[in-house]
Amino acid sequence: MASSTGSSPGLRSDARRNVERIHIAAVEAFREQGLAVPLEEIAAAARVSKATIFNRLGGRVGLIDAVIGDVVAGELRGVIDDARSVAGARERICFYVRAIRDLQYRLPAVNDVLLQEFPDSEKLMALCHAGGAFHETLVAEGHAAGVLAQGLTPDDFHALTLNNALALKYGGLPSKPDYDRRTAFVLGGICGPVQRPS
Amino acid sequence: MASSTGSSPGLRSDARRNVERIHIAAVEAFREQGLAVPLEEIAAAARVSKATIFNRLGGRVGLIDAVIGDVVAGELRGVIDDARSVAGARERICFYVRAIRDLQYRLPAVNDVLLQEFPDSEKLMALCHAGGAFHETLVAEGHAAGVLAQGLTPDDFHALTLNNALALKYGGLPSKPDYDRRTAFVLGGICGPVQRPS
DNA sequence: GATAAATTGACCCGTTCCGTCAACTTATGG
DNA sequence: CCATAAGTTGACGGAACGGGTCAATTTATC
Repeated sequence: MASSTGSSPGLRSDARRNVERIHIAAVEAFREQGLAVPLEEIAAAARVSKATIFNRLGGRVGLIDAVIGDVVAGELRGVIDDARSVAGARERICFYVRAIRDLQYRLPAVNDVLLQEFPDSEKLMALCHAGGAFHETLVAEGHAAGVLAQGLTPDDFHALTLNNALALKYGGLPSKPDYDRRTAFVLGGICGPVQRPS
Repeated sequence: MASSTGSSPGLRSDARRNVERIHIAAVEAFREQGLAVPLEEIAAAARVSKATIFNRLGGRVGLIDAVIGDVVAGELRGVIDDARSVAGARERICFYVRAIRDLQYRLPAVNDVLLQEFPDSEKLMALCHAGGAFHETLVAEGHAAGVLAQGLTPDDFHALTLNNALALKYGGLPSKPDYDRRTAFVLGGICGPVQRPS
């Protein structure tokens, strides 16, 4: 699924080389600046013209579909999988909130996924739905274990993530220490009345 | 300070009438749609051409300065004053957070103020700083009374408000019940968790 | 070196709104 | 009533931003 480059039917050699370059440049640009980065910039980094991105990949949506696996899918699914394996509902929720917020800070592209920019990209939407589904089970487990604030719905939980995505996308980046401190306050608001038993 | 219209030097009668119309239309449009509403729309509502807004008020910034008092200043200062008169640090903070979030929901223009869109408007910036200053004292009082989460800074508190402004501005509006429920979770995260003397 | 594949720069597009100006209209006072 | 200055306005150009396209050119391949 990840690190592709292995898909090139009867393409001419130069075309194959360009597809590869574009792929590499797109992954880097998307990871650093999010999925809305100008195609011109990707093209320049790949030493290729913008038109080639259209010819080979079919514009931004095609490009996103082609590289999203290397941009965010791995990390996002990784966070979810890691969270799944954490024992204890409270610990699992705390771990996940910290991990997803950290990922949102590091990788602007996750926010584009969560916010469903580019709804024409099927893979992006699939990823987004996977996240939503996980949030549902997390909240359900949290309530079953009685560790979540009364009345907190899966949508409330999801909104937490979306609000953070919007803040990071449209506001200025706080320093990491500030951000992490605020993560703790967010957690305190949803994660049951009892504090860490330390 | 509020409901002006009383400022018209040697203007011709039609000009005075237009200033008044523009004023009224701007207050309504700004309150309903925020300070970024197209000037064309205000002009249309005032049955006047866009150019007249430039002639009489000097464009968007002049217009904002002219009407901000009737758009948000009253309500915003009202919330702060009401909060000031609430006894008890915890109660004061809870009151303020609920009130300001309610205002942000009802009046998109407050968010434009808090986010400092239109930094060229002196009055807007003054309002914004007034808010920031109040946040400082609120947090200081909260810590003095030991009712705020450990380590919460004035900036953290302010960021809470800004994040909400961004979410409301760039995200979809949640239903009021959803929004109010989430207000409670936000409060829970900062307002000393159920005062558990540990 | 013929030929089809591929690339590309230059181009136009759409969006959105701001701000301006010459030409026109209207209020005013004598 | 009309001269004149004050006021209004529609039409215009502009900026910012990036998407998407195509005729002309270059390049790989046999």
